[in-house]
Amino acid sequence: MLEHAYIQHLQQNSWFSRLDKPFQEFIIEHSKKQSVEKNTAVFNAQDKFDGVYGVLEGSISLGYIDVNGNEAIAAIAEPIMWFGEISLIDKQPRSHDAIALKRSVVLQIPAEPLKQLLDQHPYYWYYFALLTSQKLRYVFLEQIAIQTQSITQRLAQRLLFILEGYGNRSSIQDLNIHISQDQLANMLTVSRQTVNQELNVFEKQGVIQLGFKKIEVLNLEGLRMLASSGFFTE
Amino acid sequence: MLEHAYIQHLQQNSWFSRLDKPFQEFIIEHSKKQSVEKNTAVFNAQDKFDGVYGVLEGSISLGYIDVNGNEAIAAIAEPIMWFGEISLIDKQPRSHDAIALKRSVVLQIPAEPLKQLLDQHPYYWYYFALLTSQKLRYVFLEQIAIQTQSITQRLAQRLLFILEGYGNRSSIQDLNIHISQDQLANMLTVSRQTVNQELNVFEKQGVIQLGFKKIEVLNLEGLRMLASSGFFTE
DNA sequence: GTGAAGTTGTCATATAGCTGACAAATGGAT
DNA sequence: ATCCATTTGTCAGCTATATGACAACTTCAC
Repeated sequence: MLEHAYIQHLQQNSWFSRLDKPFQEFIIEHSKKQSVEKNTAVFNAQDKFDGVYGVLEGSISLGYIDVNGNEAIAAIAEPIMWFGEISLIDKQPRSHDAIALKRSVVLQIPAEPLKQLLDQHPYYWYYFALLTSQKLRYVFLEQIAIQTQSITQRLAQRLLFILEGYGNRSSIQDLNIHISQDQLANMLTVSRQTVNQELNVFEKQGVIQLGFKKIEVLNLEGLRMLASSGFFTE
Repeated sequence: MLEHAYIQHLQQNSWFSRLDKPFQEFIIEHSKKQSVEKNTAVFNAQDKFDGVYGVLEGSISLGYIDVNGNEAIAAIAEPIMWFGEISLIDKQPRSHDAIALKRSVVLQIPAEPLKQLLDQHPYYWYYFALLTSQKLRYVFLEQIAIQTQSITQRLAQRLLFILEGYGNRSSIQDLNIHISQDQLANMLTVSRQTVNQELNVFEKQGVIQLGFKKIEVLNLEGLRMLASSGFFTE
């Protein structure tokens, strides 16, 4: 059973809030809170399905570290985002690693009771279709952006995505992004140095304020301008 | 009502073949065959949902042409692949354009009867979750490949994906890929010239045979080697 | 059969972004 | 309070890839 503070937090999440009441109650009752230390895995690629996860605190990198130690980050999950549902749906092993970038708290909806629930309420599959389609939309946007947008635009767009929790938050609450420039570079498939250079331009334009593993957005409209046109003018 | 030849073809499709019999029959009975001329749209970004589509013949580009005329192709759908289900699920307008790259035949599962079917059989949402999760898996693979793989590897990998119909075909039937190098370049986010150069290396290695808007794979194992390691040795 | 449009092969040139390197700043651990 | 690991800022040099240009070839429409 989940603490009240977290339950309130969940209600803010656009996916959770849209669920049938009984499904919401199911999650609140059956899911297990789980602390994850920095750099430890919630699950690894090839693991078998053990549940769907939601991020309550911290951040979880969804990606893959290959044999050469190259790290590829497909996305970073932050409160409140859900991950790990693909293996529930297609019954295949995990497609990627989920590794905590810092001390985090995740919510596990365990596999067995969830499967039973879905047997009883087949309609609830709809919600998982919704979750995956939401992710697909973002991925499509990103694929298109890679092909047509400048790094400046993609960086600004990505900062906006992070603020919006990739469509998981009903609104932008916090203008601080806690992420290292290295992680950001990974997500955008560019080098850290390039990201650093771009971020410094943004800072000079007064759109953001850089800190240690932190980016504070000062001018949301300015950031939107950079994302859509690549230029900033007062 | 669909012709027998197409029905047989559909049975080969891994998604369709897994459907409940009644759902299969529903599709066979209610869906409309539709011819699409080259360069005309099945739907455009921002259109409202009018059905889920399957490709029977030809090829449909799923992508986006922005205001500057830059073309971004996220994927190319070929027989038998399904597309357009995202808007069914999240009830939002189309996220991208679907444009025929050549004269094509698509199957439309029209919006209204489909919605009714899903109301009657809510379990069928499972199948749409399956469809989107399958796509997400590929997209994850691709995102990771962009960050860690060389162009050689990504090109080889992409050719394999095309042969497999991105997981939509139960097996590889045809070793011919009908696509221009320009389209291929778009999908990989590299220039046409670069793709051309790489393809010519593949050809010299005897792995493929180049034709006009056509790539014939001569050595599937060789292609797999190139995809996994970037090198080819006898 | 001819012409036009599109595609491929191949240059030469430009450049965006990567790599490696290092000093300075930061924060966490002890 | 100090040390160490991590992160940031910045530079110089390199190289992979883009761009533009053009000739040769293929296909299709008329």
